[in-house]
Formats: sequence, C-alpha cells, structure tokens
Amino acid sequence: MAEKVTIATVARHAQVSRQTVSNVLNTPHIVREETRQRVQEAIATLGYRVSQAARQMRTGRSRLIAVRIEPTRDGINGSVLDRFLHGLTETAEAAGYRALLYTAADAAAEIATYDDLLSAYDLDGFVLTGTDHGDSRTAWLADRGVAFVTFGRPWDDPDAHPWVDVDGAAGTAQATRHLLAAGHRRIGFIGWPAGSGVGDDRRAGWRETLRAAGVDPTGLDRETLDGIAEGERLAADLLAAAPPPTALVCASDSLALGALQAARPSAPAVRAAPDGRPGAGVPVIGFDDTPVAAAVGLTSVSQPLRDAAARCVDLLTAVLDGPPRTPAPVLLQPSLVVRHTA
Amino acid sequence: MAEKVTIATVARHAQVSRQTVSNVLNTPHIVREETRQRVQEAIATLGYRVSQAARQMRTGRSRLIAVRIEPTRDGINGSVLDRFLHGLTETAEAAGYRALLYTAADAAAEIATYDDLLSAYDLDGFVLTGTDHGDSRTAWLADRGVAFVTFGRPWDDPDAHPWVDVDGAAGTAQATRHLLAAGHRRIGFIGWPAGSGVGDDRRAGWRETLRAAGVDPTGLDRETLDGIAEGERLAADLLAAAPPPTALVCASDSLALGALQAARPSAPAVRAAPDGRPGAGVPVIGFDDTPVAAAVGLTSVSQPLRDAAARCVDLLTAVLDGPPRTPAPVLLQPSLVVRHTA
DNA sequence: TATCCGAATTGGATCGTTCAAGACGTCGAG
DNA sequence: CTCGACGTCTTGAACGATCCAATTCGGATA
Repeated sequence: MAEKVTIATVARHAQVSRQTVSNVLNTPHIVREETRQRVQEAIATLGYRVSQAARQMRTGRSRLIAVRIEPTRDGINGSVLDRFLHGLTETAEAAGYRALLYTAADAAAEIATYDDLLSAYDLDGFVLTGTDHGDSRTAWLADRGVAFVTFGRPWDDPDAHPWVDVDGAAGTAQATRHLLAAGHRRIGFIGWPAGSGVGDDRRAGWRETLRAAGVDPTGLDRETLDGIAEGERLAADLLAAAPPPTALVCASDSLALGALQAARPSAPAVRAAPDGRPGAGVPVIGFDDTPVAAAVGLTSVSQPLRDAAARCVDLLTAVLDGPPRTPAPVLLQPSLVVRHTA
Repeated sequence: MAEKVTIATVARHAQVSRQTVSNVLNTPHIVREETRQRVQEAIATLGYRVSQAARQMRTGRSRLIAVRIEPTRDGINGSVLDRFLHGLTETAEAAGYRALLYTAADAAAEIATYDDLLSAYDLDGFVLTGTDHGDSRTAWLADRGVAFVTFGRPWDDPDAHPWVDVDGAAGTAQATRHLLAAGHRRIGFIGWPAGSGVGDDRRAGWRETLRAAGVDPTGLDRETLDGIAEGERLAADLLAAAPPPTALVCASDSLALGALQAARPSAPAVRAAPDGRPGAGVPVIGFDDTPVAAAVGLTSVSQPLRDAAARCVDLLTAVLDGPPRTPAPVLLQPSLVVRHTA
C-alpha cells in the first residue's frame, strides 16, 4: 500500500513549503504563476486530496450540508422530495459541498439533531424543507447564527432568512384559468385545512382567479387532510351540491386522484382518450406532477424541483462563502402539465 | 458566546486527565465505576460532544457512510430508492453513523467519486444499490479493502462480498402461483432483456413456477426496456398471439401499468371494483408495489425496503466494528399485495 | 552603495482527539 | 521483604491541515 499523501509530500515533491501548497489551494492569487503550476502538477501526479478532517479541525468548516429526509407519507407526494434531493446533491457537489441526510420525528427532535450535527460534525449549513407559521426550527438556527436556507417561504416574515419557494398560488391560478378558458365557471377546489402556509397559498390562487373572472367562490371549496380516500369523499360531497361545480382543482395529486374517482365513476380507464383530448366527466387538476399523475394521465401543476434545489444550494453557498448579508429570496414559477383529465 | 467544550474542559471539570475522559467514551470497561460516573456527569452538565473531525483525524474513521442517489428514471420505480434511503438513514443513525449522498453518471464516475470521498472525507463504508454482472465498482472497492454492502446480489459469486437482496424469483413465483390458483394456465410475462441479474431472476421465478405446474412457458414472454409505453406495446403483442395468455406477470409496475391499458382497453377506471373483487379483463400483476400501483389498484409484489435498508446497515457495521470476516448475506422474501387487477 | 518595500516563502504553533508508554498504589506469590 | 502483575489513571506525541509571525529576495529608491 502506498504511503499517505499529505500536504508535506506535495511540498517536498514540488520543492516548496507546506504553506505554499496551502496557498495554492486556498488563495492561489498570492502565489507566483510558475510556482502555482509546479505545485498543481505535483498534486496531480501524487493524487493528493486535502483531508477534510484536518482542514475542518483548523477552520471549523466541514463542507457538509444537512438535509432532512422525510418518510414518504402516502407515497404519492413523497416523490417530490426524491427529485429535490437529487438536484440538491448534484448542485452541492458542483459547489464543493456534500449532502448529509438526517431524519427527525418532530420539530423538537429535529432541533436536537441540529445540535448534534453542529457540534459533532461541524455542519456548515442546513436546507429545511416545508416551513410553516412560527417555525421553531428556523428560530433556533437563526438564534445561533447557523447558515440555512428553506425550501418553502417563511410565512410570517419574508425577510427572516434566505428561502426558495415555488409560487403555489400562481400554480392553482394557472390551473383555474385553464379551466375557465375551457368554458367552466363553477370551478371547485379541494385543499388542506386553513392555517398551513402552503395550503392557504394554493387555495388563494384558485379563489382570486375565480373572483377576478367574476365568479363567487363561496361554497365551492372543501378542506381535508391529504389522501386519496379523502379526495374522493370531498369531491363526491362537492359534486352533490346544487348546483355542482363542473371542474375541480386540487391541492395535491393524492386529492386529485381521489377526486377523479368521484368525478368519473364509470369513465374509461387510465389515460382515457388516446388521442389526447380530455376524457369524459368532470375535469380534475392536481398539484405536484407526481409520477402517479403522469401514469394516470392526470393534468397537474409541476414544480421546478431541480431548479429549486439548485437555487437552495446557491443561496446557502452565498451565505457561507460570501459576505454576511442575507441574499434575496427566490420565488419560482410552476407550470401546468396538461394531460387527459382537464 | 460560551467557550468551546473540549475533552480537556470535561477533564478539568471532572478532575481527571483527558485520556480518562476518552476512555469513558470509547472503552468504559477499563474505567472505575465511580470515576466513570463523575465524568459522565461532567459531560452532561457541560453538554460536551466529541468532535468528529478530531477523532477522524486520529483514527481515520469518520462514522459516515455513503449512498448513491439515482435520478428517478420514469419516476415510478424511483420511489423504491426513496423508501430505501429513509430506512437506511434511520438505521444508520441508530448505529451512530450518518448517511452521505452522492451522485454519479456512470460506473467510472462513481469510482472517481469513491476515491474522492475516501481520501477527502475518510468515508467508512459504502452502500451500493443495483448490482450487475461483473460490476467494476465492487471490484474496485474490494481491491482497496474498503467496507461496503450491496443492495442486490453479486450475480457472479455469491460470496464475493456482503449483500442484502430481495428474492425476486420468489416474488414472481408467488404472483404466478396466485394466478394459477385462480385457474389461469397460460400466464404471460413481460420483463427486461436477458443479461441483467435482476431481470433474469424475476423471469426465472415465473418460468419455473409455470413449468412446475406443467405449463410450457415457451412463447409466453416478451423482453423490453422499462416504461409504460413499452409495457403496453408488448402486452398488446402478447395478447394478439394465438392462443393468447389469459393473465400477465410483469417485471415492474411501469410495465404492468402499460400492460393494464392493453389488457383492458375499455375496463372501468382506476380501482375498478369497489367491492374488492378483480375487475374485468386480463389480470395483471406488477412488481415493486410503488405508490402508483397502490393508487391504481394494481396487484403487485412488494419488497421489504425498510427491512432491507436496516440489514444493509447491520452488515456494514458488522464489517466496520466487528471482526474482519465477511458476514453472511441476507435474502429477504417479498410479498404479494393483492388489489383489483388480479 | 545602502536602505526600504512588498511579494513570496518559511518554520513553528495550533485545532481536539486517540495512541503508546509509563506512573502509582495495591495485592499475592515466592 | 522483594518482586511482578494488575487495575487505574496520567503524560507526551501524533494525526494533517491552517494561521501567524518571521525571513528571504529582487528591485526600486535615496
């Protein structure tokens, strides 16, 4: 087995001191061009890699960022996280960081994990997914001056910390406009109970678009927790009203899938109309463009998750490497993927 | 800001030397009970956490294990990875390890990443997902004596390295028996091209079960890459044969979903028979029990992913912390989740 | 020619932990 | 009584990088 290559090995090989090698790595501009090249060459031939452990011990920086991985709830919306994670890992690698996973049952456990990760692993920053009103996690991190970015707005104060989010209201608005353009007026909405930032946002997009079109949204929406069965139940309830809505917008693909079953009980199967025109029955639009939506032919609002993840890393590295000011938040626009259900 | 708590701080507080504190943490049995308690108390009151960086520098161990996160291909089968990852992170945490993510475009890039992770981060071990014949990655790792476990068998030599896998043949066999029990004889199979370990395994389960039942499988199967469209095409092809199969087993949920469309072009929608009895048309069984299968009511073979991930961590920690012998591999049994399509 | 200046380089100290070696008191065997 | 063994604890050195202060060196200036 070959001997371990340290900064000293490189220095000897390039006939310079350790410090010069360190400078080549960390502050190349202060090293003479010729020397710099000789050192780079030695690094390459020896296959030298800086030891993160040693660097970390001296600098307190680990070049590691943490992301929480959540349990896949009903399995449908879980794929959102998967795509986000992949984008995050990729962008982080390009920026010289690595992504570390952790799990946590609740906010308190998550904070305990922060503490552990910070003191044991010297984590550089965190990417939080899914924020809500009065989030105790962000408060804890901010208190300690830890770098972090959230995927999801801080619903109380938009300037509280750097964040990236997708404009959910714009998504449901787009879905609603699509249905309005098709001639629908009484467009229903199935979403989550008031109080969650994301849920309220998506509902608002539908409500305001309807109002702008001169339609009174009163009585046209329902609230429930997520799930296919719930979606079916509420869609049935909504369609039993007099007069019933002629189309439905849902806050998630799970709800939409349930709604589909209520909206077209005897419609042709999955991907009803091979020619691409909407199938029969009440049109339904979902949210998140999950694989299930694609498989079933459900029209859905798609979030630019790869991009969102990349922007999260951008913001985080800006905080870590750049000047100590909070970078501007990023609000991305979703897009409507039209399939066969609307 | 409070001063940093190091092992020396604890030592002073507990009136012992640094080494004694270290012993309390790493080899408690050689410390006198009374002293041990005093040190533990000091650790608790001071909120001391060992610095992984410092420990790592001395021992060369990082308590980090790496897992590759793949792009979600068609999005349907991607959820498999998601569930696996969550289980892995959880079990790793319990064992005192953390999971680090990485991506790689191909085997060569993946090996380059190993090199980087090993020399820069001192990674303790790797969990590889998806193995194939003559895997260059495992050879590289084994050559260097790096600890690793694969989720997926080494198809060439079952004793090459520790592994965890799910018995795919048993899964398709179970699916086939289910259909045989329902009175079917001519049961078709749609799978991947010969040559991939996983694909051949799943096909074998179907073939042997059919043979054991006295049915000649010749001409009853088709090969293709994964995808809904492909599944539909081949199912149509298979059903056009004379005589056609009366039921289908598929190597993935994607293929099964496509097959469903060919097998029951005008069948009732998603979750056809609310009473739980199979819907009309040719029965179809998928593989992986993805969220899509659950949503659509597709009968599918379910892999115990959580368990598989846990066993991966078990094996890896056994290699890392235990004696230098390769632990016995683990082959888990899948289970058939019967829904409405079979 | 002597002096000064800044760019480039050097050696030593340091981060927090574990390893190797040794000190100390107690005990039982010879 | 001496010796070695044992259990318990302490001390100094080392891991590999960066930071800091000091030094060299070539060229410009007085």
